[in-house]
Amino acid sequence: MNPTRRTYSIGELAREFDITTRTIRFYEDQGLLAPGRRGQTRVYSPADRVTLMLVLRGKRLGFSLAESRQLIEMYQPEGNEKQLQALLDKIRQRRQQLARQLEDIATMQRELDEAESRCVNAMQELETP
Amino acid sequence: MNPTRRTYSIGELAREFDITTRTIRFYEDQGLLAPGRRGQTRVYSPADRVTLMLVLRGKRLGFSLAESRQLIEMYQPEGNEKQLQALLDKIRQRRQQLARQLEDIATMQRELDEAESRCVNAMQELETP
DNA sequence: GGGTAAGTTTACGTTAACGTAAACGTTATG
DNA sequence: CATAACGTTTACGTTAACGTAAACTTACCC
Repeated sequence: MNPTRRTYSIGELAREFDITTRTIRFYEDQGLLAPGRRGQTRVYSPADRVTLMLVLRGKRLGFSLAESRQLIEMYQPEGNEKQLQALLDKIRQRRQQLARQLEDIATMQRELDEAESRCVNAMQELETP
Repeated sequence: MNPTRRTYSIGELAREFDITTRTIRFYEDQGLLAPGRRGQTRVYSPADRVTLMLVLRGKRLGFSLAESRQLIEMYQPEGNEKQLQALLDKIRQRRQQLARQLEDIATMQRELDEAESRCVNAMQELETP
C-alpha cells in the first residue's frame, strides 16, 4: 500500500556515503534536498537518498552543486514551452561535456600507461646498475 | 639542431586556452609551471604548453591543482625505490578513479537520455491538450 | 614624446563548499 | 538521574582557485 515505506536518518545517510551530517544539511540549504520532518528531526525518503547519490556522483565528475541542482531539475520536467526548451538545451550541453570527459579520460588512461612503463623502467635501472 | 625552437608568450597561451594570464601565473606559483625568462618576461616552451594542457584537462575531470601536480610528476619518474613505488601506487589510484568516472559517466548518460524523453513528452502534452 | 599594448610584482577581495564549535533538546541506557 | 548518543540551530572560520586593482617597466607607433 505504501510504495516508499523505508526512511533514513541523517546519520544513516552520512555513514553510508562517508560524508558528514553538516554536508547533508548544507545541501539542503542549497536547495538540493528537501527531506520531511518528524517534529524537528529530518526524515529522508528513498527518493531523497537517490538525490543525494546524484549529487555525490556529480561531485566525482567535477560538477558544482549548482550544476547538480540543474541535473536534479531534469528529473521532473515542468514549466512552459520555453522552460522545457531551456531544459533540453541544458541536457544537450551536459551530454557534450560528458563526451569531452570521455575523451579526456581515454587520453589520460593512455598517459597513465606510459607513466607506469617509465616508472617500472626507472626501477629496473636502479636494480641493475 | 634545436628540437624545441618555438616559444609562447603568456598572452598567447591565455588566448589559446581561454584563460587569464593571472591563472597561468597562479599555476606557476603553485609549482605547476616553470617557464623560462627573457629578462623579466616569461617565455614558455612547447613542453610548458603541454603541461598547461595537462592541468586544464585535469580541471575538466574535476582534479584539484594538487592532483594535477602529481600527474605532472608522473611524467618524469625519478627518485629512489621507495619514491618510485609511491608513484606507482598513485598511478594505480588514478586509474581506479578514472574507471569510476567512466561508470559515472555511463550512468549519467543513460539518465540524460531518460530526462530528454520525459522533457519531450512534457512538451508534447503541452501541444495536445 | 605621448599614447597604447603587452608584460611585471604586490596585495587585498571573492566564491564555493564545507569545517568547527557552541548551546541546546530528546531518547535510552546503566 | 546522569551521561551518552543522536538530533537541532546559529554563526564564525577555512581552503582552493582564482579576480581585481594599483603601480610600474618595456617596446613599438605615429
